[in-house]
Amino acid sequence: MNNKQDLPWDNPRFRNWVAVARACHVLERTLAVKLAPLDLKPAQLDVLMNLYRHPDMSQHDLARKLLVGRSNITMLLPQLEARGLLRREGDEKDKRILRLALTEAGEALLMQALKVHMALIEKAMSQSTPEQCDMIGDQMRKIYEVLNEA
Amino acid sequence: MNNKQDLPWDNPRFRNWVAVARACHVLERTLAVKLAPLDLKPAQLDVLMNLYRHPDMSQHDLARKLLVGRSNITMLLPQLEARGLLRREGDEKDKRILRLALTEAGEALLMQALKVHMALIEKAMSQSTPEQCDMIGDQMRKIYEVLNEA
DNA sequence: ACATAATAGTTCAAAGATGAACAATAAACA
DNA sequence: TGTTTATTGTTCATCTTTGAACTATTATGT
Repeated sequence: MNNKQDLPWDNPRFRNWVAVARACHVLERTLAVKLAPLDLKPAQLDVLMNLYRHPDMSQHDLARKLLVGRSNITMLLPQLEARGLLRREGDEKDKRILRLALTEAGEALLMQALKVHMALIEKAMSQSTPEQCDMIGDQMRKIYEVLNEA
Repeated sequence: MNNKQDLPWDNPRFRNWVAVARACHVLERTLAVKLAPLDLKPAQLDVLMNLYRHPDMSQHDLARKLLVGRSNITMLLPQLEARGLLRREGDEKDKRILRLALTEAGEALLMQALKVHMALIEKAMSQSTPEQCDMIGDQMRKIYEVLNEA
């Protein structure tokens, strides 16, 4: 039924993807530890990053960017709003929509957190040449597209 | 304080790592959907895979392999044991240790799940050449080592 | 040998994530 | 216009994950 040959571990794609998943996992875990002094979790940092790059997003759009459900966003935002890191304002044209934006405090905390995040990524990827690094990014963007349309 | 230049998004390593994280996230999500017919979750598949490759592991070692806490393993295993997918037997020399092994049913289910997992990874990485794929794997293994020793 | 450390696994409470069902609003269309 | 369908965000029950405290067992050091 299953020869040794077609066991996944003998397949380069499988073995290499496992390495990708493990690297991701350990980096996320490490990030969580390093962000703890800022009282921020990786998921919260993702929110701040996306709001910084795409101000006035709706919660729905934010959920799609983060690949999580809308209810997750609903649970996540009040904590950040209560800390004064972001604002939620109703859209005037469409009363269903809440538009999100960072406050100054939110931006300030984001900048601190980005230093931590950046340092970690530098450390992790310092062994790749710029060409290797870009190639990895290109392949990963393709994977994202292949899986997201299907 | 923070010029545009040293914003992370202008840094190739940062942008490319974000792509890695997103690809991982979407693949894991897709895997969860495709495994649903087998009544198996990605975390459970990880357990079966590791027990297949490393029979007679302790729970502690399994937790380290999976990068999760020991209590997580304690919560995870009884479900699989009750389904007859694995056995837990006390080590004779060290009475603290429980050694884990797949049953035949566990192996059979694992083989089915691996087909699903394999197909998904093939689909995701089919756009990379073998050389690119190996290079990605090599870099990711380096990242894992760098982050795990520090 | 004996006291102290460390280790394996469990328990439990708290936090996070998920999806289905729901209310309010907007869009489509007859 | 009026009715149906879609969309946005929330609520809630459920499942998962986590870390600290605990028990039992083994290792270490004097």
